[in-house]
Amino acid sequence: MSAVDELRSLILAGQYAPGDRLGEVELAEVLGVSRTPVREALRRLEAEGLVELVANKGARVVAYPGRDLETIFELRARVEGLAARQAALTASPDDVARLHEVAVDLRDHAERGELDAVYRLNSEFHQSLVRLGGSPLLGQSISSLIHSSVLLRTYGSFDEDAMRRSVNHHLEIAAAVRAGDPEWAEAVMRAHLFSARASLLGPRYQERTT
Amino acid sequence: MSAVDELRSLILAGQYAPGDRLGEVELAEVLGVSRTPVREALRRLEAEGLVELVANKGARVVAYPGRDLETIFELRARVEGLAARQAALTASPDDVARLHEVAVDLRDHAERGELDAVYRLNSEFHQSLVRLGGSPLLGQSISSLIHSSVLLRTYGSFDEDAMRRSVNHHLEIAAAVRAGDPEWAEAVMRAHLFSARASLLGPRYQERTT
DNA sequence: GACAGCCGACATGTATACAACTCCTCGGTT
DNA sequence: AACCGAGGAGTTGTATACATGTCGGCTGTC
Repeated sequence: MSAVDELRSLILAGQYAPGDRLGEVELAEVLGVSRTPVREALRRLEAEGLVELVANKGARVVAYPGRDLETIFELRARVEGLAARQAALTASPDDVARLHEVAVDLRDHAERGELDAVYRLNSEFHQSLVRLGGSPLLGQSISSLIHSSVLLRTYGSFDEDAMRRSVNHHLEIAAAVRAGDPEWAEAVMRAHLFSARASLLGPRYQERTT
Repeated sequence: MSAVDELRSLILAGQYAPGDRLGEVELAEVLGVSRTPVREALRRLEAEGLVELVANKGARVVAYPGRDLETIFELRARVEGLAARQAALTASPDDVARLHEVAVDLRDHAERGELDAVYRLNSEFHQSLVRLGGSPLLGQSISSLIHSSVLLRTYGSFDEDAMRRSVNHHLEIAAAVRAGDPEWAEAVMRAHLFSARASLLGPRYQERTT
């Protein structure tokens, strides 16, 4: 596993909290390599939006202000909405089957409360869908957004209802893609992301209609 | 000027054509620095979507297939549409004045046929607008898209009508932002980008089968 | 006692040397 | 003649050493 992937995993796993300082020598020891690959990793992760670099002062894990949270999900809704649309238009039967499988897996693990697996499968689902969109550029634009969202998981958490909604959204997106219906796929994706945003923002935004 | 900025300028200026190989030692000589900063620059430009890196094989300027051109502008319409919307909601009178000034400058240079200045002011306009959106994340997502579009300028060119349309779009966007009307701002921005796409696809697109 | 300026420790920025890998070439074999 | 493999040139990947800049503490003066 390359240094950049390893460091990204550490950050996304919460090993380093937002705002934490990332010293080059310290990381070099942790990762078991010299400073050179560490520097490369930091530059790339900065471009991905995971860390913040200041000249001659070093790197920190980004700490997005809460205000940006709404923008991030608004962006994801627009960009991943396009990805879902494209996927519905171009996905092969094999792709569809795989997507559905991930969604089912995600449901099963969610029912058993295995949150680690849920996080992993959720990421896999979204990334797969983007890949199906066909454009490598699209995927590049999105991955940083997804990563940012992951960093924000500390802001709030999914309750049982929100989790069930999320699971159903994934299944429905897979269904829409299988049906080859771009409008449906995009609409569900947008609903999925706005629902997630509402949950992360906290109870004051949630409807109490249930 | 740092190595990464300098290299980016060279690529965007067309000094290196899409598909060109970017040797580290060669760039080190051109930029007058050692290989270390060159490597950093390449890693960062890869994340920005300007160059393509293959392990142990080096870097090349990206060469997007023509098929991706439509996706790029569809993405820009969605993402920059959001930026325009946000800008309309939050821009200060000073910001608005500056934006309008850039649009006017752009018009004047366009009338005199000074294409270099037009390119520069066009970039400045779009980047300023994104900054007004307020979210640094938004700007980050967009810049790579804009760069990609610039790389594609070889695919076609603006005729006189398209240029006039583009100029008017910029002025209208500034007006919409000044009016604080998010719907208007986003709508014009979308029109602006789809218009640009149509011009770039142009009649010559059919010859360019990829 | 407080503040300005200096000094030193430590971090990042850069350069250079070496290791590992890829691809092309050349020679031999089938 | 075509193909396979070994060798070498050239590239990227990594490590280490040095240069430069920043921040904190200390000392001297007012």
